[in-house]
Formats: sequence, structure tokens, C-alpha cells
Amino acid sequence: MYNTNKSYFSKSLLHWYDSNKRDLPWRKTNDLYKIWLSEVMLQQTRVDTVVPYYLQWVEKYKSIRSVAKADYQKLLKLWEGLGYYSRCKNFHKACIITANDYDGEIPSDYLKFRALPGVGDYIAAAVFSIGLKQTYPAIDGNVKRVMARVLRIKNITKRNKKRIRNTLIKWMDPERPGDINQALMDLANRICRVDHAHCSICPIDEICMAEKMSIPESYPAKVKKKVTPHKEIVAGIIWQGEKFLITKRPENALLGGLWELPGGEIESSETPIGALRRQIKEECDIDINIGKKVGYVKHAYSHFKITQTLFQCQTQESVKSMNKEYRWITPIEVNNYPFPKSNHKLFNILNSDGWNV
DNA sequence: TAGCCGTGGAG
DNA sequence: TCTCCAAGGCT
Repeated sequence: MYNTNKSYFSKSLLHWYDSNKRDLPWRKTNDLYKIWLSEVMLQQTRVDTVVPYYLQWVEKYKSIRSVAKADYQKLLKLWEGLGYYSRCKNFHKACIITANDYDGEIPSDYLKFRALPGVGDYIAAAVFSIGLKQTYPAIDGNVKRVMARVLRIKNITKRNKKRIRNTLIKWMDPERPGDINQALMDLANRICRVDHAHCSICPIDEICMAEKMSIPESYPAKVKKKVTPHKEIVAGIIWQGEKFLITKRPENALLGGLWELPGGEIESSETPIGALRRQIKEECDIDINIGKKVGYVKHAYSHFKITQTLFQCQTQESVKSMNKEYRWITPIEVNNYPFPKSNHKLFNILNSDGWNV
């Protein structure tokens, strides 16, 4: 059974892959650094979103050493808009460790690579299978779904993950482990989709137990999502002459290391203006004059939503105390700092309405 | 271990 | 407009 399946699985999957694979930039390279980078960027992020970020990055930073030497804020500016910013931080850290401890090359020991920050089971397996042709199954959400259907697994428990891993190790063609891994992910994306499995064109339908039951979409079982809370946020564009104030978010928080217009959450007992005045007093120990409301934007993060209202403000005082880094910048200098998407939405309003009114 | 961590596209 | 979710990892 296993031997029959092993032969069918790899042969059929690779045959399909060879005639259907997408032409992606990181598939043109054998550079482990670039394969690694692409896998970090692809984490929870669609291929079409990643491609332009990947191309910009490898144009500017051509090696692990060049990333290790780079100014982190410059890396973050390249990452701006891609989301999950701790990936960028961890990749930078990992490149520094690699430059210092491994002579700038990815360690040949799998466990040493796996131990680097931001490198988990999936990324380690992807890099070692694609770049070094070692037989590690790269098990991401796609592969879990396909294998849950093939093996008719309802819940992705720890035990079932082990089952999927062991099955793949048995079935993978050791000559082409990287292609097997990529083929499974491509197949998941184009054929074995979440809400619709196109079994009639699937190359491995013959060994799929869920397909035999004619209910592939019910595998694996969906997990209920929690309702996302909503927060009211206020921000100020605080002018002093031709410049306004921006502050840097703490490294280990949401949007860590990115810059933003100062402000914060409106407490239930507060008005937006009262909240803004309090936030700025607490954060900078300065008093501000709050002028007209510029507008508001809505934005959704991974686990909550916000409505962010922006006010024009003025101050004559200089910042007396601040726990964070801050700068006074002109509108043109926005291009020099990484900002979260919600702030860019506010900047877009200012771009059409005028910045300082 | 389940919650935290962004953004944009699909439907 | 709203929900779901996509080449995961960390704590």
C-alpha cells in the first residue's frame, strides 16, 4: 500500500508540477539566502503580494552579510506594507548571527539553522529541501489541508501532524524533495482549495480518501474564529512651524519599530479631543492647541479593528519627556520612515486636503 | 497552548 | 461592507 502510494504520489505530483509550475523569481535561484528570504516573506502572505517586495530586497541586499550590516530602519522601510514586521526583525537578527557565527553562510546543520530567530519547522524544511535537496517535508497550511484530505483527517492535532509528516517522509521522492514540497503547495493553491477542491483535475485524486467520500471540502474541520474587538483611536498631526511630530513604536509590540502620528486609544469616558490632549500630555509632557478634525480612517489588524480620527494641532513647546524616539519632520520626509498602513491612509487624506490648514 | 502578530484579495 | 484567509513563528 505505502510502496504503491509512494510511487504514485511522487510520480504523479511531479509530472503535474513539471508542466504546471509557476515562474516565480525565487525559483530561478539556487542561492540559499534568497530561498530563505522568500520563505520568510511568504509566511502568511500571498505570492503576488510578495513578488515586488522580494525583487526590491534582493536588488538592494544581495547576501546574508549585506543584510547583517544593514541599518534596521532601512530594512523596515523595505518591508513597509508587507505586515508581520517581526519577520523583518527576526530575519535581520538571524543574518547577524549567521554572519558572526557561520561565516555568512546558512549552517549545514539543520538544527542550527532551525534554531535561528524566525526559522521554524516550515522554513527550515523549505530551505533544506529546496536549496539542499534534503528530504524534509515543508508542512504549511496548504500541505496540512491537502494531506488532511488525502488521509481523511478531521482535526489537525499534534498526533495528526506527526502522521502527516511521517507519511510525507515515506512518500517523498528523495531525488526531488524541494519540488515535491512546492508541488504540494501549488496544488493546494490551484486545485485543492479551501472552499472548492477541483478533484477532477487533481493529479493525486486516486489516493485521496476524502475525494473517495465525495466531501473533500469538509476536511480538515474549520475552526471557529473569535469576533474581533473594535477600538476608537485618536491621533494628532502636531505642528511646530513647518514640521510635525512623529514617534517610534516600541520594537516588541504591534507594528514594532514603525513610526506613527502620536495619539492613542479613546477611553470610554473621554471625548476624542480630551483623549488626544491627555495622550500628548502623558507621552511628551507638552500642551497642544487642537484645531480642526482632518477626518478618520478605518483599519483592520489581525485581531482587532480601529477607527482612527486625526486632528490638526499646534504647539510652541518643545518635548520635555518621551519614552520613545521622536522626530520633527516635514511632509516630504514621510518617505524616509516606515509607517503602518493606517497612517498612510491618514497621509492620503492630508495629501488631498492639504497638510497644514 | 492559544493568543498575538498586518495586509490585501476573494467572494 | 463584511468575513475569511494566505508558503508561520513566538511566547
